[in-house]
Amino acid sequence: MLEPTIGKGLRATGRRLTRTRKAVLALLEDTHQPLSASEIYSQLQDRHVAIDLVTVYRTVNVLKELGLVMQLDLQGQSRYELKEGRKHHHHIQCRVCGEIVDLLLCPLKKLTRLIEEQTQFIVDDHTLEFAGFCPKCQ
Amino acid sequence: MLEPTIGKGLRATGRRLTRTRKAVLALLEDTHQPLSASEIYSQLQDRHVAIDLVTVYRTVNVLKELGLVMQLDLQGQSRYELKEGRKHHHHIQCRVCGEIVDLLLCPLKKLTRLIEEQTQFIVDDHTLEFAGFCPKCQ
DNA sequence: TTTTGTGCAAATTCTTTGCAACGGC
DNA sequence: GCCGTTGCAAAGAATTTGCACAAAA
Repeated sequence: MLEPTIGKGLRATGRRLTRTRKAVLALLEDTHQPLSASEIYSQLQDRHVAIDLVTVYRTVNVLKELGLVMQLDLQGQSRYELKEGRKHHHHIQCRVCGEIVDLLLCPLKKLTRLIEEQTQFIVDDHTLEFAGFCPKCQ
Repeated sequence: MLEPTIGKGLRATGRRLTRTRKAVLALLEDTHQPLSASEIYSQLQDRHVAIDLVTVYRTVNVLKELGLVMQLDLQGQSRYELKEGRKHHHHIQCRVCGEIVDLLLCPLKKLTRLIEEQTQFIVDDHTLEFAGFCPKCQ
């Protein structure tokens, strides 16, 4: 149940806790998988929640701004997953069936500092995603 | 000058070395930056090479199949760079000006094996890209 | 009752496809 | 001359925008 906390976060930025935002959050909470906008849309249809695909896009962007949701770009499509205080992590996706498995690791802390020294960039973020063939699809 | 080698590679697969393929290769050879399809298109316009954007897409795909070109997906857009026998590497892109700098490293060999053990996936590929602010844009 | 959020339609961006004409080899 | 390649038009997928109406606070 994220709702109370979220209500606050929304109100603090002059935004509102609406039916559709609740529905998107509840779905992400239940599925615990990174979902694309159209997957969120159709899974909400299945739950008989009337929502427009446009609203899904707008909602995940608001949730991202609030820091509640993480956006990942996998195989040329954006997917969204709940943060829920989860540790920073990465994913592997099956090229055949699309299954996504969490990798509860990130070997890039030291490397990031090294890159900042070498390039004089300030490193803001990184993407690290693996692709391959899951046990079933091999 | 990649042309002779490339001509062979193309012919070996029943393909042809054409004006447009030469032009795309020459551009990638000169710029030495990962370019998007539309950047390739407009930079060829600047060079007074008549080519259709569709042909750019088809060309980079052929070059990718031949193993001459590397495709990277940065910030929701595909970019292409010459391999030219270059070592596997990654990139950092500036969020403001879009500049891309090569990172001549990859810390993921051991990790890949570990992931294969842990997940039973066969790991096929990975993406590792950094984003941040370049010295000029900080 | 004010201001934010939503749905609908339409636009935008990136990429792919179908097909007749063109051009390597 | 054969068959792969190109340009053009059009389709397709993912995402964004404009605007009037609906609904939180």
